[in-house]
Amino acid sequence: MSSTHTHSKKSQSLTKNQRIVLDLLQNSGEPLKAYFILDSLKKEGLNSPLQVYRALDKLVELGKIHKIESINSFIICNNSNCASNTAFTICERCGKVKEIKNKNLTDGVSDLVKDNQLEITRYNLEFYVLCKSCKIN
Amino acid sequence: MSSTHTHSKKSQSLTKNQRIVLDLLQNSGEPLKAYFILDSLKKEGLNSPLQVYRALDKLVELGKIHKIESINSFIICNNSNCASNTAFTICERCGKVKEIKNKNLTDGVSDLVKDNQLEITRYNLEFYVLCKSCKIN
DNA sequence: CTCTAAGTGTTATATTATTACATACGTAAT
DNA sequence: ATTACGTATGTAATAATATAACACTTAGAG
Repeated sequence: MSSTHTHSKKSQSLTKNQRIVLDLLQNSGEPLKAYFILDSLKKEGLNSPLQVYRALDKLVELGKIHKIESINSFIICNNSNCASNTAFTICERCGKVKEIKNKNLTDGVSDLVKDNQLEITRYNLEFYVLCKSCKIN
Repeated sequence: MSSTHTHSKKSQSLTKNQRIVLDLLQNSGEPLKAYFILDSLKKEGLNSPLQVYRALDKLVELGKIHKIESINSFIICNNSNCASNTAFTICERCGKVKEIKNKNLTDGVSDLVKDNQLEITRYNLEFYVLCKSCKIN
């Protein structure tokens, strides 16, 4: 590798707190709450809510995770770092959350936004559903 | 007025607490926070958070108001009681919130939902924007 | 090396929301 | 009219979520 480019190294490397919070969310795959994260990472050295919230804020800013507002929870981004726009389904019965990757839907929303001349900087879409397993039972 | 129909009277009349909370939101037009509502209605006899939250819950259920999840606030519905589906713009700079009444947009979302076979019971769409006055300044 | 922006650790506190329990009210059936 | 039942009320306590303030440290650019 060339060593001539020194820029943007920082943007690639997370700090320790950011790393362990991200790893936890990655391994979980589910939405987690801040205080659950805190409890889970006590053994890794996290002691205060603020440490968690600071890491979460940064990760949201980087687009590596999303906040699901209606349940005060955070989930790993499975769309390769989409910082600005998010869309989820949330099961009304079991609470299970999925990030919507359906390109038709997100493209469609983008089109609608354009057509209606809404000057959107970002959006958060929360669709409440009855998930497959809950529908059966 | 005829007195022959006794049904569904209850569904039309709100209780006192529900009434005063709804009136406040109606007169304000802006999103208000639960504890602000509590403070504002102390003189009307509201003493505890629970009284406010119970009224708010009921009004949301009736579709008379909406909760804007990302700012923990409640706003009067200006779409004639749409209990299930909501769409807002939120200014990232000044925080101003508007309920989107644009029929094209909401119809479009409905179509997208159908096209993608998402079984949605309701949805909440929060679009972050830079509002006109903030864009100028 | 030094400066600076960003991150850390910690304590305290603010904000948002719910649990639990006893009481009252409204309406429909007896 | 009385009972029964679902809904609402009032109140105190507490849980859950999030931020402020401050002193200190670290990493990277110049």
